[in-house]
Amino acid sequence: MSNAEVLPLLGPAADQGVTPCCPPLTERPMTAEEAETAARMFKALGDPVRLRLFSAVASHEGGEACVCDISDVGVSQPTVSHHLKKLKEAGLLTSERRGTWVYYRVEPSVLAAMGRLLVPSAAA
Amino acid sequence: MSNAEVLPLLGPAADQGVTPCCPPLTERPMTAEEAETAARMFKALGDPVRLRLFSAVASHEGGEACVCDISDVGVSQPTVSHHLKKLKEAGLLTSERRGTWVYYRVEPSVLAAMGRLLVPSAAA
DNA sequence: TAGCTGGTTCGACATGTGTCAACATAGACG
DNA sequence: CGTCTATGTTGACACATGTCGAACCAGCTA
Repeated sequence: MSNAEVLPLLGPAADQGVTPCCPPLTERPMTAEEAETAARMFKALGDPVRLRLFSAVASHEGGEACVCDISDVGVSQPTVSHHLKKLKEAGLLTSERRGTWVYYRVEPSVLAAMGRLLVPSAAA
Repeated sequence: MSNAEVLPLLGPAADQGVTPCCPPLTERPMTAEEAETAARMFKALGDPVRLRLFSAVASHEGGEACVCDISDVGVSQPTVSHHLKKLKEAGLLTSERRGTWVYYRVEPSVLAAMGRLLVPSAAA
């Protein structure tokens, strides 16, 4: 799966990192479509193992980490791979193979978009 | 169920609304316990119906809303009640009966704690 | 070519989750 | 008291999800 196929949570101007998918939760009731889109992000982080994996990547130096650096979360290696794939499908991570190892990297604009959903004062 | 039974996502100083359950996701890898706690929040918002209900309450004037005001989300009434209970168990909402109607209210400090998880720059 | 290591995919299973119809409960109002 | 309306609870069901072992693929090294 290429990384370009999955980036569901940003608006058309996602490249500039300024257009969240939806207004803050407290601004107005979300539409069904907005909720569908945003729920996919929250769902991706709604598992303890995925949250640890994501945090491990996000806090790693350079914002990227090899699978081998973060796979010590108490589940089998196929399960780690499964969860990383889920995070990738949610648009939260991208992956790249460099030689023997595969590196995962956070998608900063998506993270910021999620933050804006929750913290109205952080909006422009 | 009383409201006091469920407030899983804030630290000991939750009353002051200043102690999130966990550091920002990008600061350091989360521990298993932190991830367990935080994942419960994200999971609660990881369903489109719950997200719409939560957004409806959060955006309602006064930060609270009667069930009758927000139950138009395309699912049956028992399902609405079920989802509101989930949001309550996650500590995101509290409820109070006033006469005939039941009012739900957002827990602002929990919302802010979630925001801090995602937006490191918003931390103190 | 063969073998080794890191990572993903497959197949199967148990558990969790969203949903509804039916029933139960809490107040209001007569 | 009885009845009506507004919510919550129960039970059942279909479906999604987390997990693992086994098999598979990609690149390195000999």
